[in-house]
Order: sequence, then structure tokens, then C-alpha cells
Amino acid sequence: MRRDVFQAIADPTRREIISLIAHQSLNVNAVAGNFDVSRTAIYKHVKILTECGLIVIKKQGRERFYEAQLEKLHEISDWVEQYRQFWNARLDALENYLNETRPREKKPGKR
Amino acid sequence: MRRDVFQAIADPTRREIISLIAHQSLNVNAVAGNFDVSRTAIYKHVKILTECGLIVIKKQGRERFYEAQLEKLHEISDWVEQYRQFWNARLDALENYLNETRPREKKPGKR
DNA sequence: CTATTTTGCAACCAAAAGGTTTCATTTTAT
DNA sequence: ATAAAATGAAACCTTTTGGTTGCAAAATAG
Repeated sequence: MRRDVFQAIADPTRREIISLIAHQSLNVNAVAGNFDVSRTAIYKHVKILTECGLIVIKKQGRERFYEAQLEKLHEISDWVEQYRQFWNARLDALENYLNETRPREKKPGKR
Repeated sequence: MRRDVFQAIADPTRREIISLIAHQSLNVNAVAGNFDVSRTAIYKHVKILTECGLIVIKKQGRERFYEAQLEKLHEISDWVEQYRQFWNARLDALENYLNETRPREKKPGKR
């Protein structure tokens, strides 16, 4: 089964889980309390998140605390950033176009 | 059907399509030539990419050229960046730990 | 005009995804 | 020693995903 970070964060529930445990470690029931799906459904989402390294599980007695470990997000960041020049280029082109078609508005000063 | 950028870039084929047309506009057949799936399969991937705004289609005679429009990637960037502090914090903690446990290596200077 | 290209899309299919209920196991609390 | 709590995972179900073949329509080439 495909288990990469891109696929892991594609699901909105998993993104919410990340946002929950980023601030404090929680166990399954605590996480599940924030959603209207079953504990098992959350358990499976968390399994996917651990399998791709975004979460680690800390055992404490009969409880398992989920702890965010978000370094792997750099894969996403790196991928997106390689394209930043492309979308900036488009925005620059738009800006130039506007400057050329309305050349007499020299500055955004008071009207 | 869910049609957000997160889901769009989750598929590796779609990420490859983006990387292909980021550099030059191509039509379906040209794109499909780079993969071992059918033209229709690519057509459907591109449909998803246009539906979420990452690609625009320029009509030219009987051909349709796919053009990358990657501004929407900022949604991904924004989401990831909000967590950068978390993973940096962890890396900093690791660094501090190493510095504390090996305090006599004052500087990385010549040995 | 007719043949060829290029595209759009319906119909269909297998596998993956996301969810549920159910039950066993491990720990803790009384 | 029991009851309760927390978790792991199997079995099952429905919808979505990613892919296919086949065919019709639009535009171009000869």
C-alpha cells in the first residue's frame, strides 16, 4: 500500500488529527472525542500517520499517547517550493501587464 | 466529490503531470506519451487538476493545451508552514541535548 | 469530400479507502 | 478477584479512485 506523506495529508480528518496533537499528546479516545466517527476509524487514520512517520506512539500504562513528529512535512515543503518561482513568475507578469496598460498611475499615492 | 489541492497532489502521476507542464504547455497525447497508462487515464487526472485550479486549458484548433497555474499550491505551503516551528523546535531540542551531553566539544574546529 | 487526428465521455471493472460492529487482550481501579 | 477502561485487530460493507475499452464529435489534412 502506498504510504507517503502526500497521501497521508490528503485526508481532511488526518490533517485535523495532526492539528490536534501538534499542541499536546493525546490518546485515541481523546482524539476520537473531537470527531463524529468511531474510535476505530481514528485508530486507522493514526496508523497511517505513524506508518509514514508523522506521529510516534508513546506507551504509558494501558494508554498510548500520540505525539506529532512533523519533520517529514519537509518533503511536502520541498516539493511545493520548487514551483514557487512558477507562480511568482505568473504574478509578476500580471503586475507588469497592469503597469503597462495603466502607465499613468505612477504611484499608489493619494488621489 | 472532494476536489481540493491536497487530494489533487496526493497522486504521484498527477505530480508528474504538473512537473511536465510546468515547463511547457502540452496537449493530452504529449502528456500521455510520458506515461504507460492510456490517454483517457491522463485526461481524467488533468480533469481533476483543472477542477481544483492547478491547470488551465487553452484551446487551439482541435488541440487543448494544458498550462500549469500553480498559485493554488500556496494553500499547501501555508498549511505546512504553520507547523514548521514544531519540527524546528524538535530539531533544536535535539541539538541542545547533544550540546549538553557532549559539552567539551566547544566548537566544530579542527581536531 | 473523405480520411485522419484529437478530444470528450459513457460504461464498466478491480482495488483501495474510509467506515462500522464485534471480540480478545492488557492494565488499572475497587 | 472482578469490573471497567483502553487498545489492537479481524471481518465486513459502501463509496471513491484509477484504470480500461469503445464510440461519437469536432477540426484538419489530402
